[in-house]
Amino acid sequence: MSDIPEDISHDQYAVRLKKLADMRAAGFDPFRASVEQTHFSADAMRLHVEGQDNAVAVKVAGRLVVIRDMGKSHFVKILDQQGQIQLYLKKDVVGEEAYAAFKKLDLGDIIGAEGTLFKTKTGEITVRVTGYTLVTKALRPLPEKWHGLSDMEQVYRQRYLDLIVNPESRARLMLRSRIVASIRATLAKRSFLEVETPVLEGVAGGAAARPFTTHHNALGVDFFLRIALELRLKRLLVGGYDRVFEIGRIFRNEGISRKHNPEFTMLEVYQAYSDFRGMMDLIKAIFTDVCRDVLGTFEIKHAASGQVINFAGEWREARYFDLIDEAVGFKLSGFRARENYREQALRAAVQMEVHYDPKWETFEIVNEIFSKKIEPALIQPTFVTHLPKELCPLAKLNQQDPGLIDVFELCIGGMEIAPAYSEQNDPFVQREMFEKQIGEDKQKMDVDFLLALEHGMPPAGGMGVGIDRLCILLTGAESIRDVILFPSLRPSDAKG
RNA sequence: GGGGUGAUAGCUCAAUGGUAGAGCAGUUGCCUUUUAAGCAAUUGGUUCUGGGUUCGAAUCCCAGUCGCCCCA
Repeated sequence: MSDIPEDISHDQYAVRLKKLADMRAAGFDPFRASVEQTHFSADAMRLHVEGQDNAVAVKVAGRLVVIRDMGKSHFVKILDQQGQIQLYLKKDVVGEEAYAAFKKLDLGDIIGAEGTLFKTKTGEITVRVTGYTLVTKALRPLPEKWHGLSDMEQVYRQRYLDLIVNPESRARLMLRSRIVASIRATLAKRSFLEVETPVLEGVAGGAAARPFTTHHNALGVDFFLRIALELRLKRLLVGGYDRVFEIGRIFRNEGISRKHNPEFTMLEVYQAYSDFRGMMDLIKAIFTDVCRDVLGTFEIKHAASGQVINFAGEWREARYFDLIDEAVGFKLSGFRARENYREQALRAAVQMEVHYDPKWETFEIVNEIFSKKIEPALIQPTFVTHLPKELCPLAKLNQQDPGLIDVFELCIGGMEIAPAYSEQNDPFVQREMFEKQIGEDKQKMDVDFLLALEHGMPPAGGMGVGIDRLCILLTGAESIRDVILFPSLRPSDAKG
């Protein structure tokens, strides 16, 4: 440590390195193997009995985030998984030597402390410390205590700092964990099996999206990262797993925006002998459980519209083309089977001021009207049903109108949250739909999936829930990056 | 991919083209129930990178890097 210059007071890193060196020279280990922790902060504070100070002893551990030096006593706060707890150190309680050593600690250091619970004059439950241990020395200073960390780039790249100093980030990302746990519990209650299927696939099917490509050296072949879970899970329906789900990462090689991350988490659920109506019950149950057990409320404030979204009560159900007709102001759906459908659809698009590419198919133009003008206005939970069959080649065709499919899109807060289908299980129709979708590119045909269907897949309801978007909705986040611990960023040189 | 916008001390932010500042953090001292604790003193700058204009650039221009927003 001889390379540290004499005047180091200006460099916080050097000051801490010096303290570290001094500690080691004195025989203290600044990176301990462990320390005893009997309680988390909030659990500990709950043990205090009003009027009975210093009756309960606890051992807590966490990172120093506040230090208030009062001369011969200190008030400090440590942060653990449950939050902060205040510690009070008195010179005449911990002893001269320990007190002097404590004065040398820095914000960010991790300590273990033991003592008894009491309530201060100002009413804060606090640990009166009888002994403490430095567990881990922090060599870098924490961001500012009041404003926290606001540089978005640093928030995402150094999420650990964001979690330490921005309580709302801590809370929001923890809420995500609890939401996912709640969903798992709801599905387990209903006898769904959780499974894991491959991320690396020879054919990336189940959705229309550009996949990432990677390479397997030993096999000497390229693989795709999956873009959906669907085709694997349906093979399990064939295999007799009647109720399965997977919560898994999928990858789409497309743009990055407030609503898109290249890798994101999808829940897909399949229930044999059910259909898309069964999935309505299931998604409502998922929301009901999350609202009751995690959020503690059935009402969520939707920031963008100012509306209060209500998850209790009946959820609206509306047919896709009814919404279209209503929005465009004439019966566009009446032209669906006619020669001049495209002409009328174009007229509607122009009238609605929806931009489209002339190369698009008619259903794409109509759907653009839906996603740009109708979906954003669907704030309260709405099941949009009876979509045109071209929008999803994996759904069962409607019996009355084979141009439509037995599906719903659940829209909430102007976002598409969960599509669900009565799943297509006719191998002939399925092959035909695949062929129409992929055109000439036979490579993209998952022939093994079609083989599985020929062995017989039970009728089933299936549903996909974008977990990230669900969390945006339920946590009131502004961006998908705020509900993903480490969102995708362009690589940059590591800082400092 | 196109347009807009930003990058200044560890962090949060100021700064008419003319000596780069504050708060927090740090350092030193005082204070044994504080609450963004307080008081006193004090350290700390490749103004994102590279060019250019200018007597003089954090500031104006060009290019690049990274972030954010909008659009495709």
